[in-house]
Amino acid sequence: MPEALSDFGARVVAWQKRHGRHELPWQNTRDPYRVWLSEIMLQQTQVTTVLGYYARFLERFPTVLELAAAPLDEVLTLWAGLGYYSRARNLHACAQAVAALHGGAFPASAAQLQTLPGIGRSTAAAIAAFCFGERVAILDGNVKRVLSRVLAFDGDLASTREEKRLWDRATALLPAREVDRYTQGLMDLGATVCTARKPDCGACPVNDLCAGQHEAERYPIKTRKLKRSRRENWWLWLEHEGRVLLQQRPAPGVWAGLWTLPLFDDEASLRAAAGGPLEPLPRIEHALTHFDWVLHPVRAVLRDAAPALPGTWVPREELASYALPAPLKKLFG
DNA sequence: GTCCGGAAGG
DNA sequence: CCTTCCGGAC
Repeated sequence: MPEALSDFGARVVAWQKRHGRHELPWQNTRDPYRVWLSEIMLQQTQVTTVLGYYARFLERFPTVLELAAAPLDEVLTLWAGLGYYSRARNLHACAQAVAALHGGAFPASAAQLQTLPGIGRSTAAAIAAFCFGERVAILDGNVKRVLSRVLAFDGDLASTREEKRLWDRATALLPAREVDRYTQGLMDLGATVCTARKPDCGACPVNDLCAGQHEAERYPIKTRKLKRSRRENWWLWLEHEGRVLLQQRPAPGVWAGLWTLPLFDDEASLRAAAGGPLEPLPRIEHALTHFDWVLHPVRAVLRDAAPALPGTWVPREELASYALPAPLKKLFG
């Protein structure tokens, strides 16, 4: 590595000891179950959001064997509101794989961990470094940002080839020892100092050897911009004798496995299915990765017989035990 | 409104 | 190589 960077790992390690985070609930343990659970939750989700979910998961599923034995539906209920529900499906599948293949013990190398559902290269490396001290690099969003700035890495990370090059640089930067603390230090730097906007370069332990510090916000370079579309649907909120009609969403697709109101393409087909006096509710705007979803909830409290629609009539007081997507949780208040 | 973030499947 | 998956912070 370049002479200027020979000190990089030691600096990050020293900084982590004094200024890093040490009291997060998934730290101070080498239990792969706890580390794995936190890493999956922290994919695409911020620490403050994860804290409550993490505590509830551990309380309900203290071990991977208990998670493996639970029905998927219950896992989804506990996950509801976190988003990216394939993570929950993979979490459950991974727990069952660990229970079946390894007797409830996680495999102890990044290469083996990466074969499990929902565990990619970076997550495998994080678990292996934290739990087994393996000398292997992670490259999550925070670390991509830190390293691309330190290196002034000009490759476009939208390209597989350039991303591979950054992986190689990340591996070359690994210190000889204390890779667990180094890994935590990179994560902490990205979360608290080398932030996406307005990085605090003055507080950075490696600012003097950072090639990108004077144009930090130029990095990481990623050209691919997603094109967003717009969808519009009508949501039928039917109540009958204190029960609400819910339907389970098919997999794959948006909100796979979660429970929602019957969905219609237009108001006319909703009216045809409902058959009764309808109360239109304020529209809900929900942003997903690749489209903006406009939902029109329409409510009907039925006095006579309920229409024959597919789904499950759920007593209002039991709604909390169903896996509901965030906007529906909000709608039911 | 705009931005952010890993893995799987095609 | 591309697309698919959410919700919250700012």
